[in-house]
Amino acid sequence: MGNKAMHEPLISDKTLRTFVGYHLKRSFNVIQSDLIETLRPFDLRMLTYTALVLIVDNPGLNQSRLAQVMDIERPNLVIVIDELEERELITRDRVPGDRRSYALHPTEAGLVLYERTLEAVTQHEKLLLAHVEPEKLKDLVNILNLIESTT
Amino acid sequence: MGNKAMHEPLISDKTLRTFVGYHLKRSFNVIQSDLIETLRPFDLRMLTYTALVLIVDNPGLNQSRLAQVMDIERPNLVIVIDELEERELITRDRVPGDRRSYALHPTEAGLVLYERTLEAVTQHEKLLLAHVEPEKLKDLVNILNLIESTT
DNA sequence: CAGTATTGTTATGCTTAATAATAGTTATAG
DNA sequence: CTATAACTATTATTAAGCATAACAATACTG
Repeated sequence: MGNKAMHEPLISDKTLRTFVGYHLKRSFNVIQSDLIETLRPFDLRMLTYTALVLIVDNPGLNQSRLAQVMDIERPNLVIVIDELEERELITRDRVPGDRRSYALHPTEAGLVLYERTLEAVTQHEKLLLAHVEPEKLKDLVNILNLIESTT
Repeated sequence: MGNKAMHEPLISDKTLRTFVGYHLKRSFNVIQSDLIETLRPFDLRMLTYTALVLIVDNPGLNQSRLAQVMDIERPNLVIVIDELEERELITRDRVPGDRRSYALHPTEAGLVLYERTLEAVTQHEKLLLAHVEPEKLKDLVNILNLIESTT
């Protein structure tokens, strides 16, 4: 950013500040930027990371269910799963009961990467939010859950 | 073949739930979906709406400053401004002092649309968050401001 | 069995957002 | 004053994220 100590007129976003959504977006951007940087060394994007975590936590789930939880459309998940499979972090296993779907499982490498990234992401978020009291973060999450439960 | 359509296994996102950013994203998605629907009748996208509001609130500002406040790159703002100008909601006025930049001003139509959308967006968000106590929303905004001020 | 639903996939388009390169203009150093 | 740097807006290009339509293979239902 250009730190020009000139006398440029201040831009007011007071109207937008009346919207909760605006505040949500701006603070999410802060966390998202940090997360992207945190994941970069592992060559993971937010989507691929999210998918990996969910597959490790729920081994054997199929793509439809995963897309549902990730709140994205099935077609968009395909390339994410393609990437994880190509990197041999997960496997697409045919399930005997239903030859349409694949059961997704993490590989050993996938589990290792999961552990490493979990550590890194946890640490980075903790550091990023170190100046906010833990009690407030708990309140924050509770209120966000209220909002999320709107749907 | 009897009991295949019982209850599908629940997918757990407990690991992701340990991240504040995950909660932020999910609740923002709820509000964003509502906002997109709210803006649709006015034929405005989030970006064009944001730009319109900022131009009305800060008449005469130029594109560089606007891009800065909107946290996007100048080139990406160009098409947004193009669209607003084509729809005659704003004008690009040459400024005598500096022939490089444009001063952005809302037109009468722009002001009218601003008022109408502001009303609609405000009402929709109020309705969407009606089940959350106003006191909690105030707390929420305060905590979000803390997080945003991280940068 | 016929018809329908589901799973994964391909193709396609839209929105958001970043970078590189460029023309015109202004500011500054020598 | 002139050469150089910096700034403003723009064009072109690229990529991520997300949506819909259409399809083949498979499973389910009446």
